[in-house]
Amino acid sequence: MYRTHTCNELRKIDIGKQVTLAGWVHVSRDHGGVIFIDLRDREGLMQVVFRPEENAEVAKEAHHLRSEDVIEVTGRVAARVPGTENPKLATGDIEVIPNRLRILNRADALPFPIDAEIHNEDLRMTSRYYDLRRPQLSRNLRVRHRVAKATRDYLDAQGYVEIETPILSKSTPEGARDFLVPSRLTPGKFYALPQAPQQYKQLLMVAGVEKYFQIAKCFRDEDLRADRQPEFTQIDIEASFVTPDDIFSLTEGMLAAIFKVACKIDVKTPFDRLTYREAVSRYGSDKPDRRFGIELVDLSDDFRETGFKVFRGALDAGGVVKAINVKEFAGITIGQIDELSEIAKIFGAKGLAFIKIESSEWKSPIVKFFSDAEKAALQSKLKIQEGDCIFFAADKWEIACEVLGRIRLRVAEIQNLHGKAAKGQSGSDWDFLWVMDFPLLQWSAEENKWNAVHHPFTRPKTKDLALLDEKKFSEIRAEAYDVVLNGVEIGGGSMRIHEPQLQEKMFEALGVSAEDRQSLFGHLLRALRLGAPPHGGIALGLDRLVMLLCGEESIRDVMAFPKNNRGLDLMTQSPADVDPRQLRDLGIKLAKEKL
RNA sequence: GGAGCCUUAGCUCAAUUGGUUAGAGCGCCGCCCUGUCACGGCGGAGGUUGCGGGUUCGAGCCCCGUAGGCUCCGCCA
Repeated sequence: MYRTHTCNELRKIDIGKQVTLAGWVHVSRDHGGVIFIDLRDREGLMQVVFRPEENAEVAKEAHHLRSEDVIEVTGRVAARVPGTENPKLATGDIEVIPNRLRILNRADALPFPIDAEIHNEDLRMTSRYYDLRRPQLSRNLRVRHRVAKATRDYLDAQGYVEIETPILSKSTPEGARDFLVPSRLTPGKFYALPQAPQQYKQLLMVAGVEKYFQIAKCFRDEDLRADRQPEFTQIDIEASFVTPDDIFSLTEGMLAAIFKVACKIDVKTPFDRLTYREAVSRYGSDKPDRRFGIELVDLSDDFRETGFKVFRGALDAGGVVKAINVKEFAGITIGQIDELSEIAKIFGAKGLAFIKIESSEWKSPIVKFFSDAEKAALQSKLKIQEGDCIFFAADKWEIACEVLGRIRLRVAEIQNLHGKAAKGQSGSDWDFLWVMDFPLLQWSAEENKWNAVHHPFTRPKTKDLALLDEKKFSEIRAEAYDVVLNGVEIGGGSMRIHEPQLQEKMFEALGVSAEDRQSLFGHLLRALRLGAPPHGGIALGLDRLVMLLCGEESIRDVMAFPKNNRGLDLMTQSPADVDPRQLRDLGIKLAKEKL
C-alpha cells in the first residue's frame, strides 16, 4: 500500500495518527538541519518535516530531494509549532513527521516551473503530461468530468439512452472537410470520420429509440482556432415526437443541472429567445453577447431623403443605415479609429463614419452633410450625450449589421465591458439565450448554388413550406436554433425532415443529383419511407461549455492532449510518416508534388 | 489562401540613440544554514539574441527574406 491518506485529507483531529502519504515533491525548503517538504498529490498539499533529531538517517536522505521527485513517506501526524501554522493551506495546522522515506522515482531538471503562468504553449504542449500536473489544468479536467457525469445523470433521468455510433463512417459531400481512413479490405475505398453523428441519430429515431444521446467525438478537417480543434466532443441529443419547445426545456434543464452539479452555479431558466433576424438587427451577430448594451439602432427612415451621398446611395440600393452609441468613448484615439475602420473594411464596409461628442460639439467629418432634422433624429434615437461616440454603417442589411456587430465587440473589449458585467449585477455573469428561425438556405456565389445553413436534413418552418415550392429560397426560415452563452455558440439543433418527399425536395433545392441522392443518402431516404417519426434534437459543444465554466479562453485548456494551431501534436509528433509497407497494404501511393 | 502580434540563458523578462565582455530573478550544480511555507546566504555553470542575407567602422536593436508560435479573416452542413 502506497498511502493511507491523500495530501488534503488530514486535519487537527488526526494528530497522533501514523499515516503514509505518496506524491510529488512540490517544493523543498532545506535549512541544513530541518527540511520542509510540501508533498503534493491531486488533492492538495501536506507539509512533511524531516528533523535530524527525530530520525537522522531519513533526514539525511531528504537533503537530496528535488522538485517533482515522487516519494512515499510514513510518519506521525503532529501539530505545528505554535505560531507557524499556515492559514493558506487546508492542512496548514498540521504536518507529518516521517520515520520512513521511500523515493519512488526521481525527476530530471524541469522544463518549466509548475507554479508559474507559462505563456509558451509550444513548450507546454511538448511536455503536456507535466503541464497537466499544474493545478489549474488538473482542475479543468475534473470540471470536465463532472460536466460529462452531470449530463449523463440528467439525460438518464429523463429517459434518454446513450448509444454509440460508428467512428468509421461514410464521407458526405455537404459540410466540413472529412478526415479519411483508407480501407485495407476494400482497396481504394475510404471511411470518413464523422463530423457529427447526425445521420446515425436520425436513423436511431427511425429505429424507435425515441430518446437518444451520446457524448460523441466529432472530426472536422478544417483550420483551427482557439475554440476549434480537429477532434472535439459534442453532447449529442435526438428525440422523437418533440417540438422545439421540448428540446428547449430539456436543454435548459440539462444546462442548469450541469452548472449546478459541476460548479454550484444557479442558472436562470427558461432562457430568452431571439429570432435570427432580431439578434442580427440588434446586436449585429447571430450569437450576441448581451452582457453589455450598445445595441444597433436603425436610422434608415430618417435618412431616406438625405443629401449625404454615402447614406443615400446605400438606402437607394435597398440597404440600411444603422448606428451604435458608445458611451464615454469620445476620447477615442486616432489609432483606435484606424483599427476600427480596418475591422469595418474586413467585414465589407467601405469605411466607418463616426461622431465624437466633445465639449458639447459634434466632431465628425460627416456631420456637415446632415440636415437639422437628421441631426434631431440622431439626437433622439441615439440619446446622444456628452462623451458619446457614434459609429455608422450604411450598406446591405447583412453587412451593415455585421460591421457594427464587430465594432461593438471590439469597443467592448477596449472598454473592458465584459469584465465589468461579470463583476456587476449577479445573473448577468451567465447570459444564456436561444437564437431561432435561422434561414434554411444560403446562396454560395463561389459554388453558384444554394447551401444548407444548418444541414440538409433541417426542417423548414411549416409556415414557409410554400416558399420552397415557389423557390423563394432566401426567404425560407428553418426550424433551427442555437443556444448561446456570453456571446459563444455552445450548441445548435433543429427539427428534422421525416417525410421522404420533403427530403427529396430539399436535396433538389441543394442541387444534389438524383444519382448522388441514392448513392450518398439512399439509406436515409429508404429509412424515412419505413415509418420515420417526427424528430429533432440538438448538439452542444462540450469543450466550449467546459471552457466557459473554467473561465478559459481556449478549448485547448480543457482538453488533455490538444493539437496546436496547425493540427500538430507536439508531444507525440503526430501526424508522422508511416512505414511504406503500411501504405502498400492500403494500396496508397504518395503523390510527389505534395511532399 | 490572407492579415496582425511575437521569438534574447531551461523558464519569466531586461539591455538608453545602433556602441565595451548581452544582464536580472527563478531553476540547475557546489558549499553553508534547525521552524520554513516564493525560506535565506555565498559561489559556479549556462547564450550561434529562431535561421539566412543586407546596411554600417560597429547590429539583439535598422532593412529584406525565411521558419516557428499565437490570434483573427477565409473555411468550420
